[in-house]
Amino acid sequence: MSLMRNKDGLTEKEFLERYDPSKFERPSVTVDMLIFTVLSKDAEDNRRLPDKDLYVLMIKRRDHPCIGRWALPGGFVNMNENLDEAAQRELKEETGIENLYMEQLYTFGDVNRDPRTRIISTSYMTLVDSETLGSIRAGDDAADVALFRVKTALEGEKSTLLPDCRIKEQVYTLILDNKQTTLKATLKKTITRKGKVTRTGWEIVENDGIAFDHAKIILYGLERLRNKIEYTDIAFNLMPDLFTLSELQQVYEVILGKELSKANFRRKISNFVLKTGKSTEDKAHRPSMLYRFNPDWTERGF
Amino acid sequence: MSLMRNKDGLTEKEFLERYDPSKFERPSVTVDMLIFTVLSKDAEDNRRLPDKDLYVLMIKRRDHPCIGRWALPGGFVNMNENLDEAAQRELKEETGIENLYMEQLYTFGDVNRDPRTRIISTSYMTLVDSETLGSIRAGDDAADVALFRVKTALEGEKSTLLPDCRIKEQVYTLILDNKQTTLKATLKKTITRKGKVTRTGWEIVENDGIAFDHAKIILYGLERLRNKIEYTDIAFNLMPDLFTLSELQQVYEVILGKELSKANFRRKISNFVLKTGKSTEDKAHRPSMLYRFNPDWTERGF
DNA sequence: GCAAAAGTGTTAATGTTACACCCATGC
DNA sequence: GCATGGGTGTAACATTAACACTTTTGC
Repeated sequence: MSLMRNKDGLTEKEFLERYDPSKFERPSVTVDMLIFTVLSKDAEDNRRLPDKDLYVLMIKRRDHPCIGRWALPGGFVNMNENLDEAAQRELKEETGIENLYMEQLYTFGDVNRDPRTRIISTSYMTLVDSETLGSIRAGDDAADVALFRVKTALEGEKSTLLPDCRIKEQVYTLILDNKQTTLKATLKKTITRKGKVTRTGWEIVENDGIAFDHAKIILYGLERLRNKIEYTDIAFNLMPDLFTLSELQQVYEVILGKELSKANFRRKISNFVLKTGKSTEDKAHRPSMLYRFNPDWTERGF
Repeated sequence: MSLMRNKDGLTEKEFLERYDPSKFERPSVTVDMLIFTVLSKDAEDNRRLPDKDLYVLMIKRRDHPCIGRWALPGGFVNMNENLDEAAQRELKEETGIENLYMEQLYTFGDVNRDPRTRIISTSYMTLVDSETLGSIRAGDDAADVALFRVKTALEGEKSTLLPDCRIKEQVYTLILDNKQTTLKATLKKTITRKGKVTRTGWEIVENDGIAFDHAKIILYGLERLRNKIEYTDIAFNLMPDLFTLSELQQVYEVILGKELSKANFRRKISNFVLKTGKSTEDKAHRPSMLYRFNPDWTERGF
């Protein structure tokens, strides 16, 4: 601790004794968790491979503000825990799961995000395989916690070319649904390039049932997920311990929103997986080999 | 505003009237700015191309805590401004510059980052060309604001293989220096892979003269810069309006810390630049064409 | 045999790397 | 003419994309 005296003649000890944080009116901080998983449609036709969809976990708010709307799980950061710990704690409190892939996404700090007071939210993204999540869902109060299927679409695009400035506006719809409920939002992404400087901003245009600015957080997380799946191994956090390469390909396709060619896909991910001796059985087609994640994959080849 | 009543029988209006944020003891939020630029050594030998180095802007603290040490510019977020605005305001207040490339980096939230109170800091990265920055530096109180040359080195690496867990530890040194001062820090990066889950953490091992955990922020920003320069156009924010391809290559080399082959580099960045009619003069070698950034570059080709 | 999916091989196009070469200037 | 950097072409290699083909199962 410094013994130097500042402009008021105080040492660091004296300075800290007089420091009163409650004198200042300052924003509060929350963490919000984006929990993604992939589920199969259980349409059990033994001939066809069931389709998969991406889901996000949400919680129905029982108190103001945004009472009755669906929000991402999250909560205030305590004084004695760091951000990652707060995220882990909230995740455990709300879903019971631990030791997951968890990544800090972005910190949202707009002024009117919450009517209570000024709230700054650091968002985290988590990917869970449906087996792990499935066992947890049952234990929770199902009325308030639900998985929603995630669908996004680019509705329209507009480019404006000014003499010194290029503007591209994209309108996206986000649809979250399950058997009971459908939530919907429309968002506008604006990319502005002025000289060398490019800026990107998101704005919620329409919102039906999603609390706060959480539609923005979901779209932001999806974008990150789509980027990272191309050059990292994060997709495996959505897989069970044993999986077939077709199931893995389905997960990639559902996230990227496009079909991939089988042979090329297998070459691309070959370094990420290890063959186990096992195969699937009882399907009305050739059995497929079961693979597992290769924790020793090397950078190259992807 | 919702007219639904919550568990206490309150409407949203009633709820908000009774909500008192000062009842809660909560972390405060600051923004910290990482301002990078590239400067040429002014060793004026008309035959040789001057070397370039990467610099970061820092401020000498005049008050507790960390009095006398060098810190990144930054400050508390006000209630009536969002995070990006706070970053822009701080940048303008401390250096006078506006409308720059600015990107949110990461939010640092460890418990003991600041002895005053619990402080969570959202860091922003900014890239400035030396012409723009140069004209500003002169206007400021030079005793307290300075650019430091940035050098990093990987000192050592250790891999541990446990039955269920792989740990890789890397020790980096960070040296910040200019004609007056040298600052130094040693940091350890720990990458842990347990099953499918990979975690990365930074820890400051030694620190000589850098305030708070700012050494960590600088290394984090550098890593991001090195990644993004490979697949985006951010490097051009470090360039003046007109530049030669060799100067551009020097900037890439200084950031990536390795030499690049001239012919291949030029092919790689060809979509990012436009030829102007102009060339350099008075050099003791063939004149070189001056280029400018191409704001209409298309994704492909990089 | 047929439908469905598993699994593999080949070729062309494309991108990357390494290297060699010539050009223009000041001194 | 020489040192220095500017500027370009090419061949070898690696990666990616498109497509065709064979195999194995349940019914």
